[in-house]
Amino acid sequence: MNFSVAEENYIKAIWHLQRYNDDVTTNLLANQLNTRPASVTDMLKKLKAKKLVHYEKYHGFSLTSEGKKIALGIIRRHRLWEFFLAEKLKFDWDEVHDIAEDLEHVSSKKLIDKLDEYLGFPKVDPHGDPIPDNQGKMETSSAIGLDELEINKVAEVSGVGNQSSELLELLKHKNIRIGTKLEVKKRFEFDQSLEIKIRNLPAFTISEQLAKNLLVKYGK
Amino acid sequence: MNFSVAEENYIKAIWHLQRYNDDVTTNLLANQLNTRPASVTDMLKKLKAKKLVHYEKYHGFSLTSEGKKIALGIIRRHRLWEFFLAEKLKFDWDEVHDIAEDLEHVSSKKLIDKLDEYLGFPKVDPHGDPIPDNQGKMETSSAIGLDELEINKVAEVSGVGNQSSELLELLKHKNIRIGTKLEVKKRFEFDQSLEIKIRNLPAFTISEQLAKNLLVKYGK
DNA sequence: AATTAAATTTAGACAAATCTAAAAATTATT
DNA sequence: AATAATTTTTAGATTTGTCTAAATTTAATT
Repeated sequence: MNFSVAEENYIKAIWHLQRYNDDVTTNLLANQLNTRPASVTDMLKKLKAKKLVHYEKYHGFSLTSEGKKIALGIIRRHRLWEFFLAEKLKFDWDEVHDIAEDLEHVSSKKLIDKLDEYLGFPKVDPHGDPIPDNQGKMETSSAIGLDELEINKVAEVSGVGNQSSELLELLKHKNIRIGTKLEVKKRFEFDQSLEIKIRNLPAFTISEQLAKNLLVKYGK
Repeated sequence: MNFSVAEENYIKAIWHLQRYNDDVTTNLLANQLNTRPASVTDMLKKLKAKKLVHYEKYHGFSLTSEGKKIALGIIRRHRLWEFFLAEKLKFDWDEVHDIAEDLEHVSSKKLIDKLDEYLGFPKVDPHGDPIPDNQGKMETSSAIGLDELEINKVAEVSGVGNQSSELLELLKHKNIRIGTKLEVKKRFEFDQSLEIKIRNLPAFTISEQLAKNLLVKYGK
């Protein structure tokens, strides 16, 4: 089976929303895709007909296992291209997402498997998100939000909560990237802001919101 | 300005047809694109409105200079991706065309310029066709058809007349590729077939049709 | 030059993906 | 539980790109 760009964008968006929301709603999806709820309803009917989503009108929807498989294929293509763009073409990590958004819809399986091999079967993309292998399997991350990190324990940034240009711009400005080692020195109860320290640089403060969007792993 | 995949395919097809045909006709273009003449007429109106083609109904059409510029951008993307696929991902030269056909529609200029740089600013694609630079300029080939080559002069294969899988399959079978050095030993007047010789391999015969689709350059 | 043949264009329809506005169903609130 | 507010769906249009069948124009032939 082959899918249109529009269908793939819906499948991918549902997959992403399912990860952080108990139930994905029509409005939420419309908002995510910058479209209208009516358009979402229309597309849900098409995706249901193709057995990619479970859908009962007025009662929500979710990806079928087939839908998830398709989603993982799209995610795989997206993240491999992101890796390629950053690693080989030397794009900054805040530039790769938008371009990969287009490249991900080129769906030759042979192309993607050869690209994967060429890149050395990378496990994570430039934002620290895991890349599914050609069977659709991927590393389950042991990362936690920086807001949950214990005081004075060194951890390594392994991912970001989302790849909005706003977040990436902020991280670039603060010189934080994947692999950066840091520790939390103090938590301010007033606004849950954190004082953090990176190696021998002076300590500085980050907001609760930023902390929640920084994924870290202990030690190693 | 941004163009749809359909528009880009029309522009590219017109550009290609213009190279070998004095005037490109509606039927010819329809045939090339596997579509109906009526669809061609419809699209010509749109392309005219965007000033990409000169078009007067019933009196033919051709690309404007703006149209040619767009075409060269598409050709550039196509050929750079072909080079990437063959050189980096180790695709056979008869596999790269179809995949590049999809990749060429991803139109980030920065992506293409960085890809170009990464590849070392290649001058020709795996079929020997010249790659336009980021100004739209490209090598004009001094290649001639093998059917025009003098007897007993060594020449090097520099390109093919088209990239149909049929032609490429035949060349693969005969072990002829870009860079192959060969000479014509004899021309048979009966059917214009040629006896050719590649280095120390035994001589063999090729049809006139094949000879015309093999582009060669002298010596070097 | 008149007729026939071929090429091209128009008219009208269709599928995909979207939209707005209105209707229906669900959920929340008094 | 009835009403209000919110969410979701339907109905009907719109745009893009395509199609078939008929009409028109140009080119070829007698």
